[in-house]
Amino acid sequence: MSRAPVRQGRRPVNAVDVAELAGVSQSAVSRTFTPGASVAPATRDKVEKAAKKLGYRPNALARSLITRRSRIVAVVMAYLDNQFYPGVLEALSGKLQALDYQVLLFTSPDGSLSDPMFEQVMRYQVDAVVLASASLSSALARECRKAGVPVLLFNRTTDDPDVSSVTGSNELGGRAIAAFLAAGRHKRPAYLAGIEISSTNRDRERGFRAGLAAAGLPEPLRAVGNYTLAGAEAATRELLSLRKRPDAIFCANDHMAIACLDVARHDFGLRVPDDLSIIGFDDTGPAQWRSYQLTTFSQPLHPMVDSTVEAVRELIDQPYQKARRTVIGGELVVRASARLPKQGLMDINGRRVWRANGES
Amino acid sequence: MSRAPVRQGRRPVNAVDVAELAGVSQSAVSRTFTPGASVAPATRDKVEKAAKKLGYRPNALARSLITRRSRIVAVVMAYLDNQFYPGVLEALSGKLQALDYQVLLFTSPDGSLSDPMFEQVMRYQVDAVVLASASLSSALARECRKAGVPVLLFNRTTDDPDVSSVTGSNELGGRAIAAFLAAGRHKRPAYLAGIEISSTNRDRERGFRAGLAAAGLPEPLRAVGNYTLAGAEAATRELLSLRKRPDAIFCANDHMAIACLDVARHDFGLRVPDDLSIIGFDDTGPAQWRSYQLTTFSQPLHPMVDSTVEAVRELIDQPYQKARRTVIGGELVVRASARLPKQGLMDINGRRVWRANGES
DNA sequence: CTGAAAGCGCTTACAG
DNA sequence: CTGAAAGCGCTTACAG
Repeated sequence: MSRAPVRQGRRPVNAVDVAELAGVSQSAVSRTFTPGASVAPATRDKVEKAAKKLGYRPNALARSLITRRSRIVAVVMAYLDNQFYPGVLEALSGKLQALDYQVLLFTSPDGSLSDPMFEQVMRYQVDAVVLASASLSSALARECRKAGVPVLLFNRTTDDPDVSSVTGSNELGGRAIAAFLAAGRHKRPAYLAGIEISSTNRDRERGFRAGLAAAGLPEPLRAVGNYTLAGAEAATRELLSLRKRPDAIFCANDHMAIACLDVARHDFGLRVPDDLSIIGFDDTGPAQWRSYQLTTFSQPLHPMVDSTVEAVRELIDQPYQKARRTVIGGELVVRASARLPKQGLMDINGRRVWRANGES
Repeated sequence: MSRAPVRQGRRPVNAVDVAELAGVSQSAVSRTFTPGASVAPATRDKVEKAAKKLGYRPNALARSLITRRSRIVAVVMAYLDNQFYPGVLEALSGKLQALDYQVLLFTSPDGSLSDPMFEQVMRYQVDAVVLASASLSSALARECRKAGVPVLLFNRTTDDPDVSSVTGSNELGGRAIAAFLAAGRHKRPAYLAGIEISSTNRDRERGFRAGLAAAGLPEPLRAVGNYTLAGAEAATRELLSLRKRPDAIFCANDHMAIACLDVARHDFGLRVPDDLSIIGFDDTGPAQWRSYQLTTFSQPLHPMVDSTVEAVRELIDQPYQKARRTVIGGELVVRASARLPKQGLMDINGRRVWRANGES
């Protein structure tokens, strides 16, 4: 005889209830709700009627237990005050939902997964993990792989050659910005760094320095903003208080560029771009706002998210395939925060962009 | 004899594997990972060693199946380009994680849950649903209740008296803004509406109109921005193109107020607040940026999120308790986008706020 | 196309 | 404190 239920409460209706009402087996109910399974139209009909009557919905957790597929993707994110990330999250979530995947969200103050958080990710049997935050220990990605869970890094890379990633053109973007500043006859460039150990910061700075050197410009002045508003404000004050202040600042992302621009204008009374050029990276929403009109190197949201979703699906299907680093192209979007060069400007798809001579 | 496994692939380690290695029963393994269960220290020790060695992690989905608790909360959100929501999401997710709940995120373009999305929410056996978006059919909340799933409305209410909600002081805020404008000797107020059928818009407008009437001011001019940037820009142009333009615009949220301010300044060449006062609602991050310095009625993030989490926990424990509508207080935060009244300004906790005479 | 049955990985009374 | 056993709600070979 069956014992008392483990926990009291109105028991939800299950497939057996539906089967009884429909006068078929529980297997038939299951097949009716499994896309592609073979059920006679008449059977399906009876089941659907009974299911509707009882308000039956298949239990996705029970299904996951046996299929070993939860259709849940963990997304780890931080810094949601940087508009780049909410945009990514909204697009990513929308696209995954359309493919019948659900997003389990993990946020952490500093963008790193604590051990208990990581344990939770694992316990929920997620089909894949998308790590979307600048700072994060590489150990984590390795742990996931060890547990057999596909990982994808979004907007960052790691040294581990076995971990796939999707990023923008960080190095190339940094280089383009240097060339753009040189073409605009700037003489004293500065670099406002993000989190120094992040791959985005490293690559953007590397490209920028290489580009400056190629153009015969001096090494950039430098201050660190750690990708935060407060950090960027302090770093800007630092740079603008130098005896010989820079005539251009490349900020490692738009989020900091906005703080930089506000400090330059309102605390130092500088005209942008007449007294100082400011360039960002990302092309987020606020970069386009009338008060900022930021010149910036874009990281195109939808191509990046599309690649991410595609990579996630491949990793789920073939967990041990070779890792792939996908780099999405961007453009130097020209608005009003930096002095214009004489050449290389063009209008493409309603946006003004800049390309070094010779590129098409 | 056991048959071939349903699906190939490296089988993850389960509690039986750990039990064998540790030389105990599977029950003992389960108890070791169940907080509060009774296990002898020596047994626990053996189990933990074996678990570590094998890389065992309890399967949360299997646990949910039997406990009927998934420890998953669905959060439905839209408009992540309005900075209010990412802030809410980050805080909510952080707080729920600290209580060992996970957030399953659902985003939809228009903030409403489509039928298939709703089906997914139900299939994942979430313990509760937080609906955080301005527009949303009330039918949804009813469906959830019918299915026995606790629902909480965040930043909106519905007519249904059985649905709990957490909101800011929308009506009171609208009233305070009207009083503030009157005290600042404005004569021609305007209201820039959000989504007209949303409860936030209805309540803010109602309070604003009541406050204007109480102060002897005329009915506001009016245009609809639908809580979007583009909508707010068009609505602002409409208002500022009137023969007798308003001398103050109350925008139903900060997101629109920023667009409004940019259009007023850059398209119409108006000085804010000398030529035109602009007031928002929410007190989001960008409202504080130097280029905007928005005067706005605050919806304090952490109190709202704390109440939400508390309400969710209560609803989970007592699903059929009486609904409660929690209203969180806010302040009229005074910055630089509206002309100042002579009286009622005070500095509290480093913020300048305004309160009508007589309030303390 | 259909049903009976095994099994996914757990929790939890129950009896010791 | 511990183990054997039932059962949570499904999917899916298998045999018909």
